[in-house]
Amino acid sequence: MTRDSLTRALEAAETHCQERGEKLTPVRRRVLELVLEADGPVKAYDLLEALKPGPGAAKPPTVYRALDFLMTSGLVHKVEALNAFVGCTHAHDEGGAELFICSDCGSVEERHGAPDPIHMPDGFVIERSVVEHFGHCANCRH
Amino acid sequence: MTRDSLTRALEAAETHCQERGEKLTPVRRRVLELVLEADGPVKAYDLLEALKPGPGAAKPPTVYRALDFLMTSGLVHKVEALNAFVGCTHAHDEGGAELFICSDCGSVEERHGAPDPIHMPDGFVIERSVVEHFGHCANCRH
DNA sequence: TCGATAGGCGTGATATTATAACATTCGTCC
DNA sequence: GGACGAATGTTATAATATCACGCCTATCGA
Repeated sequence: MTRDSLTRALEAAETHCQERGEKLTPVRRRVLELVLEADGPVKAYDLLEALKPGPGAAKPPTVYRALDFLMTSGLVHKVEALNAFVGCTHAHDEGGAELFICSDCGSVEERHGAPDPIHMPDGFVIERSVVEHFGHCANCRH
Repeated sequence: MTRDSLTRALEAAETHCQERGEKLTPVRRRVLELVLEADGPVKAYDLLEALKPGPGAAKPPTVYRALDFLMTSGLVHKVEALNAFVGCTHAHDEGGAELFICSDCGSVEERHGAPDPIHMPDGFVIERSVVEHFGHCANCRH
Protein backbone atom coordinates (compact mmCIF):
# COMPACT_ATOMS: atom_id res chain seq x y z
CA MET A 1 0.00 0.00 0.00
CA THR A 2 1.39 3.32 -1.00
CA ARG A 3 1.77 6.19 1.42
CA ASP A 4 -0.90 8.04 -0.49
CA SER A 5 -3.51 5.35 -0.53
CA LEU A 6 -2.83 4.74 3.13
CA THR A 7 -3.60 8.35 3.89
CA ARG A 8 -6.74 8.15 1.81
CA ALA A 9 -7.83 4.96 3.53
CA LEU A 10 -7.40 6.57 6.93
CA GLU A 11 -9.43 9.55 5.91
CA ALA A 12 -12.13 7.31 4.54
CA ALA A 13 -12.12 5.43 7.84
CA GLU A 14 -12.51 8.68 9.72
CA THR A 15 -15.52 9.58 7.62
CA HIS A 16 -16.93 6.10 7.94
CA CYS A 17 -16.79 6.32 11.71
CA GLN A 18 -18.32 9.76 11.85
CA GLU A 19 -21.23 8.54 9.77
CA ARG A 20 -21.78 5.80 12.29
CA GLY A 21 -21.47 8.12 15.25
CA GLU A 22 -18.28 6.43 16.39
CA LYS A 23 -14.94 7.88 17.29
CA LEU A 24 -11.73 6.90 15.56
CA THR A 25 -9.49 7.75 18.49
CA PRO A 26 -5.70 8.03 18.16
CA VAL A 27 -5.07 4.49 19.40
CA ARG A 28 -7.65 3.04 17.06
CA ARG A 29 -6.38 5.10 14.18
CA ARG A 30 -2.81 4.05 14.85
CA VAL A 31 -3.74 0.37 15.01
CA LEU A 32 -5.68 0.65 11.77
CA GLU A 33 -2.70 2.34 10.18
CA LEU A 34 -0.39 -0.48 11.24
CA VAL A 35 -2.79 -3.10 9.92
CA LEU A 36 -3.11 -1.32 6.60
CA GLU A 37 0.63 -0.83 6.29
CA ALA A 38 1.32 -4.52 6.67
CA ASP A 39 1.74 -6.67 3.59
CA GLY A 40 -0.54 -9.38 4.85
CA PRO A 41 -2.34 -10.54 7.96
CA VAL A 42 -0.88 -9.09 11.17
CA LYS A 43 -0.76 -10.67 14.61
CA ALA A 44 -2.08 -8.78 17.60
CA TYR A 45 1.20 -9.06 19.45
CA ASP A 46 3.10 -7.71 16.47
CA LEU A 47 0.90 -4.66 16.64
CA LEU A 48 1.71 -4.51 20.31
CA GLU A 49 5.41 -4.52 19.51
CA ALA A 50 4.94 -1.85 16.90
CA LEU A 51 3.21 0.35 19.46
CA LYS A 52 5.96 -0.12 22.02
CA PRO A 53 8.51 2.49 20.91
CA GLY A 54 6.36 5.39 21.98
CA PRO A 55 6.18 6.56 25.57
CA GLY A 56 2.71 5.06 25.85
CA ALA A 57 3.71 1.44 25.53
CA ALA A 58 0.49 -0.41 24.82
CA LYS A 59 -0.67 -3.44 26.76
CA PRO A 60 -2.63 -6.32 25.22
CA PRO A 61 -6.11 -5.06 26.14
CA THR A 62 -5.42 -1.79 24.38
CA VAL A 63 -4.69 -3.53 21.12
CA TYR A 64 -7.52 -6.02 21.41
CA ARG A 65 -10.00 -3.29 22.24
CA ALA A 66 -8.89 -1.30 19.23
CA LEU A 67 -9.15 -4.37 17.02
CA ASP A 68 -12.61 -5.16 18.38
CA PHE A 69 -13.73 -1.67 17.55
CA LEU A 70 -12.26 -1.80 14.07
CA MET A 71 -13.84 -5.17 13.38
CA THR A 72 -17.22 -4.00 14.59
CA SER A 73 -16.91 -0.98 12.33
CA GLY A 74 -15.95 -3.24 9.44
CA LEU A 75 -12.57 -1.59 8.99
CA VAL A 76 -10.63 -4.73 9.81
CA HIS A 77 -11.30 -8.44 9.39
CA LYS A 78 -9.96 -11.26 11.47
CA VAL A 79 -8.45 -14.22 9.68
CA GLU A 80 -9.70 -16.88 12.05
CA ALA A 81 -7.48 -19.65 10.79
CA LEU A 82 -4.38 -17.54 11.42
CA ASN A 83 -5.42 -15.56 14.47
CA ALA A 84 -4.42 -12.51 12.52
CA PHE A 85 -5.98 -9.37 11.15
CA VAL A 86 -6.26 -7.66 7.78
CA GLY A 87 -7.45 -4.24 6.75
CA CYS A 88 -10.74 -4.17 4.91
CA THR A 89 -10.36 -3.01 1.34
CA HIS A 90 -14.03 -2.65 0.53
CA ALA A 91 -17.10 -0.80 1.53
CA HIS A 92 -17.31 -1.44 5.21
CA ASP A 93 -20.98 -2.09 5.71
CA GLU A 94 -21.54 -5.27 3.77
CA GLY A 95 -21.87 -8.69 5.30
CA GLY A 96 -18.96 -10.99 5.92
CA ALA A 97 -16.01 -10.99 3.62
CA GLU A 98 -14.63 -13.88 1.65
CA LEU A 99 -10.85 -13.93 1.92
CA PHE A 100 -8.32 -15.40 -0.49
CA ILE A 101 -4.97 -15.67 1.22
CA CYS A 102 -1.81 -16.54 -0.66
CA SER A 103 0.35 -18.87 1.40
CA ASP A 104 3.43 -17.80 -0.52
CA CYS A 105 3.38 -14.02 -0.48
CA GLY A 106 0.79 -13.46 2.20
CA SER A 107 -1.36 -11.20 0.07
CA VAL A 108 -5.05 -11.15 0.82
CA GLU A 109 -7.83 -10.58 -1.69
CA GLU A 110 -11.24 -9.78 -0.40
CA ARG A 111 -14.60 -10.49 -2.01
CA HIS A 112 -18.14 -10.05 -0.89
CA GLY A 113 -21.12 -12.10 -1.84
CA ALA A 114 -24.07 -14.00 -0.52
CA PRO A 115 -23.26 -17.55 0.49
CA ASP A 116 -24.39 -20.21 -1.90
CA PRO A 117 -27.66 -21.45 -0.42
CA ILE A 118 -27.54 -24.80 -2.16
CA HIS A 119 -25.67 -26.47 0.63
CA MET A 120 -27.58 -24.92 3.48
CA PRO A 121 -29.37 -27.22 5.91
CA ASP A 122 -33.13 -26.79 5.89
CA GLY A 123 -34.24 -23.86 7.97
CA PHE A 124 -30.80 -22.71 8.98
CA VAL A 125 -30.47 -18.94 9.35
CA ILE A 126 -26.97 -17.57 8.94
CA GLU A 127 -25.89 -14.72 11.15
CA ARG A 128 -22.19 -14.60 10.49
CA SER A 129 -19.96 -16.47 8.09
CA VAL A 130 -16.26 -17.14 8.10
CA VAL A 131 -14.90 -17.91 4.64
CA GLU A 132 -11.17 -18.15 4.16
CA HIS A 133 -9.43 -19.73 1.19
CA PHE A 134 -5.74 -20.54 1.38
CA GLY A 135 -3.73 -21.21 -1.71
CA HIS A 136 -1.59 -19.47 -4.28
CA CYS A 137 -2.32 -16.22 -6.01
CA ALA A 138 -1.76 -15.63 -9.71
CA ASN A 139 1.69 -14.16 -9.09
CA CYS A 140 2.96 -17.04 -6.97
CA ARG A 141 1.36 -19.86 -8.88
CA HIS A 142 4.36 -20.65 -11.09
CA MET B 1 -25.02 -39.57 19.24
CA THR B 2 -26.26 -42.92 20.45
CA ARG B 3 -23.99 -45.49 21.98
CA ASP B 4 -24.56 -47.68 18.95
CA SER B 5 -23.73 -45.14 16.31
CA LEU B 6 -20.69 -44.13 18.31
CA THR B 7 -19.45 -47.70 18.23
CA ARG B 8 -20.11 -47.89 14.54
CA ALA B 9 -18.33 -44.61 13.90
CA LEU B 10 -15.28 -45.83 15.78
CA GLU B 11 -15.20 -49.04 13.82
CA ALA B 12 -15.52 -47.10 10.59
CA ALA B 13 -12.65 -44.89 11.70
CA GLU B 14 -10.55 -47.95 12.41
CA THR B 15 -11.21 -49.25 8.91
CA HIS B 16 -10.59 -45.85 7.39
CA CYS B 17 -7.18 -45.66 9.03
CA GLN B 18 -6.20 -49.16 8.03
CA GLU B 19 -7.03 -48.37 4.43
CA ARG B 20 -4.72 -45.39 4.62
CA GLY B 21 -1.95 -47.36 6.29
CA GLU B 22 -2.31 -45.38 9.51
CA LYS B 23 -2.69 -46.52 13.05
CA LEU B 24 -5.64 -45.54 15.22
CA THR B 25 -3.79 -45.97 18.49
CA PRO B 26 -5.56 -46.08 21.86
CA VAL B 27 -4.94 -42.40 22.60
CA ARG B 28 -6.17 -41.32 19.18
CA ARG B 29 -9.17 -43.58 19.42
CA ARG B 30 -10.04 -42.26 22.85
CA VAL B 31 -9.78 -38.64 21.70
CA LEU B 32 -11.95 -39.36 18.68
CA GLU B 33 -14.48 -41.02 20.96
CA LEU B 34 -14.62 -37.96 23.21
CA VAL B 35 -15.06 -35.64 20.25
CA LEU B 36 -17.84 -37.77 18.82
CA GLU B 37 -19.59 -38.07 22.18
CA ALA B 38 -19.77 -34.31 22.59
CA ASP B 39 -22.89 -32.45 21.58
CA GLY B 40 -21.03 -29.74 19.73
CA PRO B 41 -17.53 -28.41 19.20
CA VAL B 42 -15.06 -29.46 21.90
CA LYS B 43 -12.09 -27.54 23.23
CA ALA B 44 -8.69 -29.19 23.37
CA TYR B 45 -8.35 -28.52 27.09
CA ASP B 46 -11.74 -30.06 27.78
CA LEU B 47 -10.47 -33.19 26.11
CA LEU B 48 -7.42 -32.90 28.29
CA GLU B 49 -9.63 -32.76 31.38
CA ALA B 50 -11.64 -35.70 30.18
CA LEU B 51 -8.47 -37.73 29.80
CA LYS B 52 -7.25 -36.85 33.29
CA PRO B 53 -9.12 -39.41 35.44
CA GLY B 54 -7.05 -42.33 34.21
CA PRO B 55 -3.60 -43.08 35.56
CA GLY B 56 -2.13 -41.77 32.33
CA ALA B 57 -3.07 -38.13 32.76
CA ALA B 58 -2.53 -36.58 29.37
CA LYS B 59 -0.52 -33.42 28.78
CA PRO B 60 -1.35 -30.87 26.06
CA PRO B 61 0.97 -32.26 23.39
CA THR B 62 -0.69 -35.65 23.65
CA VAL B 63 -4.08 -34.20 22.87
CA TYR B 64 -2.86 -31.88 20.14
CA ARG B 65 -0.93 -34.66 18.49
CA ALA B 66 -3.98 -36.87 18.49
CA LEU B 67 -6.11 -34.05 17.09
CA ASP B 68 -3.55 -33.35 14.38
CA PHE B 69 -3.63 -36.96 13.37
CA LEU B 70 -7.40 -37.09 13.34
CA MET B 71 -7.63 -33.90 11.29
CA THR B 72 -5.11 -35.16 8.77
CA SER B 73 -7.09 -38.36 8.47
CA GLY B 74 -10.25 -36.34 8.02
CA LEU B 75 -11.92 -37.83 11.08
CA VAL B 76 -12.14 -34.50 12.88
CA HIS B 77 -12.52 -30.90 11.75
CA LYS B 78 -11.33 -27.81 13.52
CA VAL B 79 -13.76 -24.95 13.93
CA GLU B 80 -11.27 -22.15 13.45
CA ALA B 81 -13.50 -19.39 14.72
CA LEU B 82 -14.01 -21.24 18.01
CA ASN B 83 -10.69 -22.96 18.45
CA ALA B 84 -12.67 -26.13 18.87
CA PHE B 85 -13.08 -29.50 17.23
CA VAL B 86 -15.94 -31.54 15.81
CA GLY B 87 -16.16 -35.11 14.64
CA CYS B 88 -16.54 -35.56 10.92
CA THR B 89 -19.88 -37.06 9.97
CA HIS B 90 -19.14 -37.72 6.32
CA ALA B 91 -16.88 -39.65 4.08
CA HIS B 92 -13.46 -38.65 5.27
CA ASP B 93 -11.59 -38.18 2.05
CA GLU B 94 -13.35 -35.24 0.46
CA GLY B 95 -12.05 -31.70 0.46
CA GLY B 96 -12.79 -29.21 3.14
CA ALA B 97 -16.07 -29.25 4.95
CA GLU B 98 -18.61 -26.46 5.15
CA LEU B 99 -19.87 -26.16 8.72
CA PHE B 100 -23.19 -24.77 9.93
CA ILE B 101 -22.97 -24.14 13.64
CA CYS B 102 -26.01 -23.25 15.71
CA SER B 103 -25.14 -20.59 18.26
CA ASP B 104 -28.06 -21.66 20.44
CA CYS B 105 -27.75 -25.41 20.77
CA GLY B 106 -24.21 -25.86 19.50
CA SER B 107 -25.18 -28.45 16.92
CA VAL B 108 -23.02 -28.67 13.83
CA GLU B 109 -24.18 -29.66 10.37
CA GLU B 110 -21.57 -30.55 7.83
CA ARG B 111 -21.76 -30.20 4.07
CA HIS B 112 -19.31 -30.74 1.28
CA GLY B 113 -19.11 -28.99 -2.01
CA ALA B 114 -16.85 -27.15 -4.37
CA PRO B 115 -16.49 -23.48 -3.65
CA ASP B 116 -18.38 -21.12 -5.89
CA PRO B 117 -15.77 -19.96 -8.44
CA ILE B 118 -17.64 -16.77 -9.28
CA HIS B 119 -15.94 -14.80 -6.55
CA MET B 120 -12.50 -16.19 -7.04
CA PRO B 121 -9.71 -13.78 -7.97
CA ASP B 122 -8.21 -14.46 -11.37
CA GLY B 123 -5.67 -17.22 -11.27
CA PHE B 124 -6.02 -18.04 -7.61
CA VAL B 125 -5.59 -21.72 -6.83
CA ILE B 126 -7.27 -22.88 -3.62
CA GLU B 127 -5.50 -25.44 -1.49
CA ARG B 128 -7.55 -25.38 1.65
CA SER B 129 -10.77 -23.62 2.57
CA VAL B 130 -12.28 -22.71 5.89
CA VAL B 131 -16.03 -22.20 5.68
CA GLU B 132 -17.98 -21.76 8.89
CA HIS B 133 -21.49 -20.39 9.16
CA PHE B 134 -22.85 -19.32 12.53
CA GLY B 135 -26.53 -18.84 13.09
CA HIS B 136 -29.61 -20.68 14.22
CA CYS B 137 -30.70 -24.13 13.19
CA ALA B 138 -34.27 -25.04 12.31
CA ASN B 139 -34.96 -26.21 15.86
CA CYS B 140 -33.72 -23.07 17.57
CA ARG B 141 -35.02 -20.57 15.07
CA HIS B 142 -38.29 -19.79 16.89
C1' DT C 1 21.04 -61.65 17.26
C1' DC C 2 22.17 -57.16 16.75
C1' DG C 3 22.06 -52.36 15.66
C1' DA C 4 19.67 -48.82 13.11
C1' DT C 5 15.75 -46.47 12.27
C1' DA C 6 11.09 -44.49 12.63
C1' DG C 7 6.79 -43.60 14.79
C1' DG C 8 4.30 -42.72 18.82
C1' DC C 9 4.11 -41.08 23.25
C1' DG C 10 5.57 -38.96 28.09
C1' DT C 11 7.19 -34.90 30.28
C1' DG C 12 8.62 -30.28 31.54
C1' DA C 13 8.98 -25.97 30.00
C1' DT C 14 7.50 -22.22 27.41
C1' DA C 15 5.38 -19.53 23.61
C1' DT C 16 1.29 -17.39 21.84
C1' DT C 17 -3.27 -15.55 21.97
C1' DA C 18 -6.84 -13.36 24.64
C1' DT C 19 -9.56 -11.67 28.58
C1' DA C 20 -10.93 -10.30 33.48
C1' DA C 21 -11.07 -6.95 36.84
C1' DC C 22 -10.40 -2.67 38.51
C1' DA C 23 -8.42 2.19 38.42
C1' DT C 24 -7.98 6.48 35.92
C1' DT C 25 -8.91 10.11 32.66
C1' DC C 26 -11.70 13.06 30.03
C1' DG C 27 -15.55 15.13 27.92
C1' DT C 28 -20.51 16.15 28.31
C1' DC C 29 -24.69 17.19 30.41
C1' DC C 30 -27.36 18.99 34.08
C1' DG D 1 -19.34 21.37 40.72
C1' DG D 2 -21.18 16.50 40.44
C1' DA D 3 -22.83 12.58 37.86
C1' DC D 4 -22.43 9.84 33.97
C1' DG D 5 -20.48 7.20 30.23
C1' DA D 6 -16.93 6.08 26.96
C1' DA D 7 -12.17 5.22 26.31
C1' DT D 8 -7.96 3.96 28.04
C1' DG D 9 -4.38 2.41 31.45
C1' DT D 10 -2.70 -1.32 34.40
C1' DT D 11 -2.05 -5.69 36.65
C1' DA D 12 -2.79 -10.13 36.52
C1' DT D 13 -4.21 -14.32 34.63
C1' DA D 14 -6.76 -17.44 31.51
C1' DA D 15 -6.88 -20.14 27.38
C1' DT D 16 -4.68 -22.04 23.43
C1' DA D 17 -0.70 -24.22 21.38
C1' DT D 18 4.12 -25.68 20.60
C1' DC D 19 9.14 -26.90 21.53
C1' DA D 20 12.61 -29.91 22.88
C1' DC D 21 14.09 -33.87 24.76
C1' DG D 22 14.04 -38.70 25.98
C1' DC D 23 12.01 -43.28 26.23
C1' DC D 24 9.75 -47.26 24.38
C1' DT D 25 8.55 -50.44 20.86
C1' DA D 26 8.06 -52.43 16.37
C1' DT D 27 10.27 -53.31 12.14
C1' DC D 28 13.87 -54.22 9.00
C1' DG D 29 18.09 -55.60 7.11
C1' DA D 30 22.96 -57.16 7.96
